[in-house]
Amino acid sequence: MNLKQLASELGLSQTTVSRALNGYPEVSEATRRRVTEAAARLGYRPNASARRLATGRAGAFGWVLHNNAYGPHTVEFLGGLAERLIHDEIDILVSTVTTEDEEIAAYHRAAASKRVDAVVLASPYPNDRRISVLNELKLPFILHGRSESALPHAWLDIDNAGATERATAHLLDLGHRRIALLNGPRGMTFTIHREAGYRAAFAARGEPVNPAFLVNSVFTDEMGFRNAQRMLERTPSPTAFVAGSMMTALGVFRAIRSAGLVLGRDVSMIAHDDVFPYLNADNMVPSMSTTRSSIRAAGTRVAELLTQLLAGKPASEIHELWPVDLVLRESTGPKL
Amino acid sequence: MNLKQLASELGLSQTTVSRALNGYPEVSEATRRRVTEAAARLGYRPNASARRLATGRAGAFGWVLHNNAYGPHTVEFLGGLAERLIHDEIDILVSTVTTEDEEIAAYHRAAASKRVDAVVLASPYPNDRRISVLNELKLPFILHGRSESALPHAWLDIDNAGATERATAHLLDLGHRRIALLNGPRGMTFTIHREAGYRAAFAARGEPVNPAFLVNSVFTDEMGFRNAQRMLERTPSPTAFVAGSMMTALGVFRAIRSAGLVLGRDVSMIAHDDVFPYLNADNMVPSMSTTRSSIRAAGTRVAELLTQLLAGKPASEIHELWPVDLVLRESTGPKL
DNA sequence: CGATGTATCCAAAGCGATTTCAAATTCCAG
DNA sequence: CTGGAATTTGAAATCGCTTTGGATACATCG
Repeated sequence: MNLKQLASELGLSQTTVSRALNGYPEVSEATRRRVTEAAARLGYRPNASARRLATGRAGAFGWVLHNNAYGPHTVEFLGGLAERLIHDEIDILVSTVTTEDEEIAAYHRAAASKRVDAVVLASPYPNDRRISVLNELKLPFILHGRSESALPHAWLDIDNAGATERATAHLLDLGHRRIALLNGPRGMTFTIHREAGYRAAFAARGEPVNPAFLVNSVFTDEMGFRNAQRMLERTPSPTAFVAGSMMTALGVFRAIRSAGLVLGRDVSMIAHDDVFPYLNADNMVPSMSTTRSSIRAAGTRVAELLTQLLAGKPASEIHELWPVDLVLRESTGPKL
Repeated sequence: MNLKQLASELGLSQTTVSRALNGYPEVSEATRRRVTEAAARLGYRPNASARRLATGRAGAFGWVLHNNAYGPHTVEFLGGLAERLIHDEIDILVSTVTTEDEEIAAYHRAAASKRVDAVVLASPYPNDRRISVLNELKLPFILHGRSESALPHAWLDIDNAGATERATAHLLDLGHRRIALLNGPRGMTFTIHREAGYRAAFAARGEPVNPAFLVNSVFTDEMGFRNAQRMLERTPSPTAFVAGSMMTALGVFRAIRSAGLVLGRDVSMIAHDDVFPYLNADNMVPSMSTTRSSIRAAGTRVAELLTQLLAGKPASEIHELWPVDLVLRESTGPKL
């Protein structure tokens, strides 16, 4: 069932049917009803490729994943994106790459073949090559995270610095001084922001930072375990941890127990919680104090902002910095 | 830069240029070289929508995610899919739904608007409505998992029954009798298969199964913890666990420690390992005995099989059952 | 009553590829 | 040479939609 068939079925022209279905005003309410009713009854849906060709819009957003960055966050964010875009009948199109060069090649392909209208950039660097590439390609995009690029670009980020500062400050106020920061991979903007927040908290209290307590790695259970274990074996060992993600926190948790310590009494921990449905900070034992910000909600909002960008809103006006909640539970306590 | 421009640039017809680029034989090697060189130099890439409209192929596979099923497996599988499909320039198109009705509506949309050439079905039931729907829609598909549907359908599955049977048998051989099975959500085919494998191992040894040791839930850290904790509080309590996933295993691990027990000595555990890059059974302490099967590899293979299906291979000939490795490490030991 | 709007509707021209059907050229045997 | 096959190229139709630029009918107004 295509437009031509539907039109002849109705004894109308393709023009009128198309207009009726797409909500144009120059068609009477009576025929519009007749058309929409027939379309529903006959199960007509416009051919996506044809419509895209005719309109010049791809009706799809792109999303490039790095093979190594496949954490559980990824799919949450993706879920948020998709959830929002389904209303607008916008597809989301994922591809995977292993290197930055491959990623840039993917953008070139996507732009040249007009496969997507826009893309979402994840895990940006302060000085991110991809931004200039996308600018040259005139492929609209939005950052999930931030960059220091001078080129105008839309972004949505959470307040990593503020969150880490508050978490660290809270631990300092509880009397902790040897606070380990299990941070993300070196170079990423959010990693830098988190370290800045951590240092700011110390600086505000005139306390020195011990660089031995700063670690960088991916946010995995395993790295959390290894890093925490290594630090706990050392003397002096940390009395508190600021963990980069709930995955990391699980590893730290095991390391603490392995060392024969009790979380929330001997050692404190605050973890960043991206709000995974399958990993609830409230239900852990002891329940976990967290800095919390839903990554799924961020995905939804990013989709919305990208829609606005395509609607003509200037990129320079699309900047959102989300505050992060600090939720105190049982995993934090005063230094013994 | 579109085909017309490229053709006039070369002083050739669109026909010839199109043929040269698509590898048709009726074009001289000389002009083919000239064309491909010019295309590369000018950065020409065919417009995806136009090509799709002309060929009638969407050049995309669909993949519907349930919002609640967003585990870490999902993204691994997706990664495998995408990794393979990028070679063929096939897009993968994800959408999210919250109910089965929504999922079916999504298939209707996709089929009617010819948005995808085929779809991948995840987490099937023995009697899965989606199979008949897709059959009626004539939308090619492949199952990741199995169903008992009489309709011909392609599938790839791992040997869940065999894996669970071997794991259970091994624990029985070590002297364990009170073996808890932390299984998946009730109703899913793989859940049924796993329970069957578990029961088969007991039956083969003439041992009775205690239904109190069978639990069903999603594979999350949290449910692992809760279920394990509950069972360990009971008398008699299990001396061994067969955990449905590494996420579950992490929770069980915590519950075991919480109970003051030592994994690998007081209690044994074998977990199913989907081979997440960020959760390594080998690096846990104690290292985890697992039944192992890479879900990413499955994704890659599913993509391949789907390509074959579209190339004309009958669905009834596309059946793959992957064996599952049993890897023994430190988390399993003889019953005390 | 003619002129001017104002609703409605339609024919046809795109969008940018692929593909059918022919035409032009080259090659070779007779 | 020449006729016919083999090779190489092109014009034009096609995919299914959107959109431009009229048409047509009817109401309104001076």
